Amino acid sequence: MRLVIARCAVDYSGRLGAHLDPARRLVLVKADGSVLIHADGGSYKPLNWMTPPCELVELEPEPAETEAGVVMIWQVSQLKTDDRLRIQIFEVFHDLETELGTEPGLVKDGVESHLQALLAEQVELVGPGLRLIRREYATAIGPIDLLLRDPSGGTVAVEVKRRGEIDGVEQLTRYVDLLKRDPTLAPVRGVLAAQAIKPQAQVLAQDRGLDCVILDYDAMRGMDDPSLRLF
Amino acid sequence: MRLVIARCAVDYSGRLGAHLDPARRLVLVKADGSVLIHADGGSYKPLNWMTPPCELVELEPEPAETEAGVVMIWQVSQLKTDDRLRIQIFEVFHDLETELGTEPGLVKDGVESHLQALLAEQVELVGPGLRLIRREYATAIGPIDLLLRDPSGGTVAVEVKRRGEIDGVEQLTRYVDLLKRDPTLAPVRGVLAAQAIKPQAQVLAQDRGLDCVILDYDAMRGMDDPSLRLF
DNA sequence: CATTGCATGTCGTCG
DNA sequence: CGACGACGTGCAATG
Repeated sequence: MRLVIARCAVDYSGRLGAHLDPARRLVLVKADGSVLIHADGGSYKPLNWMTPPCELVELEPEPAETEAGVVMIWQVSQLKTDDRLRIQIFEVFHDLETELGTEPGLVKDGVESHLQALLAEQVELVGPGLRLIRREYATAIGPIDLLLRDPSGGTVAVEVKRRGEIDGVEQLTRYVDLLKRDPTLAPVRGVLAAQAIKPQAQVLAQDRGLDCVILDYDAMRGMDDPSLRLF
Repeated sequence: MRLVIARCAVDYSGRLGAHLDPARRLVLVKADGSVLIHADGGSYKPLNWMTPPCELVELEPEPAETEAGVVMIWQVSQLKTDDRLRIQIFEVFHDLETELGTEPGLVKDGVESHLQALLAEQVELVGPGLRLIRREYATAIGPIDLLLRDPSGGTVAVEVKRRGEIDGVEQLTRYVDLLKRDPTLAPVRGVLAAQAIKPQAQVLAQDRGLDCVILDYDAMRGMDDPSLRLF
């Protein structure tokens, strides 16, 4: 990893064009040749960047650029697309190269897949008497999170989301419309299960004849592991 | 901006939990107190981070942590949510602080709004004889990019996207369904216009009775500015 | 302030 | 390798 603090100007061309006027910034070059241009603000997204796989070459400035004070040109090219980043460097204030070694990687907990796994073990939260047919039930238009058997003989398709929004209702609608055509499954009900569901999504779901279920992640986790129960 | 290369471990807690085992990484602290943890890989997204507004405080390591080799704790807290980042620092290899000054900002060109503006001037690309009624035609469920008058008396609703995907078809479907209820506009056709349209989106659009138009941004820009024409 | 729709989104997973 | 959905999505424009 190479960290350069420099006064620089940047031009990006690819899916769009973007330009940065000269200013003092951090130019971060990773071991794989990818580049990030960061300013002292914004959030974690750089002003400009190039994702790997890419190649960094140092070019000679054009005479007009030298005239304007450019001492170095870094050109970063994507190897798969024709995206290109051209960095004009006017002055280097710091230049630090260092080895980082292997990254053990990020360990996450609490995402949707966990929520889905918990609900698969606690399908009674969706409704009484339901039994799990399959998780990730495959269809032509994508997998349905949970497919349940209703005691009265019908089927329940469950879409699990951390947050229920309009997209989730659309997704569930497509699934239910498809399943309804299968006589071995009909009648089919659709249920949107989420930790929170936005009012618009609730209204749209109701309009489409879909049910909503609010999930309590902590309670579900507590049920899952009796050693963590408080009572 | 402060750049620290250190062997560190990180724990994030907020919407989810995430953990990084000890390894050598870049810890970037911006002037506003926001923090980015970068490894030598991935793309521009840090392994962990905290977005502003946030506050960084240095804590004393617990005795057990000191025992394990921790020399310093940085705790970064979000001021609005209860998100928290706890960085255990085992060894500092570099520590560089520098002033960057004001950022003139990124200038972009070529996004969807530009595509929409160009198409508004070249509605014949959607179909022969069409005339523009309005850009950003307001409806109760959101603005329609372009509303066109068909010479035969009907209306054409155009959804402009850089890339046409399933979401765009859903959006256009909602708009067309709504417009069809307006007797002054009926009959209504829907058109998805994009630089590229994914096969699934094409299929879904066809199934919904919507048309697709592929846009050539460079050609449209060329038409827009005669000085740039090659012939 | 909440909502909506875009993004050079990025990132995993699965066919 | 392409397609699809999730993301600590972030972010700006808008009502």
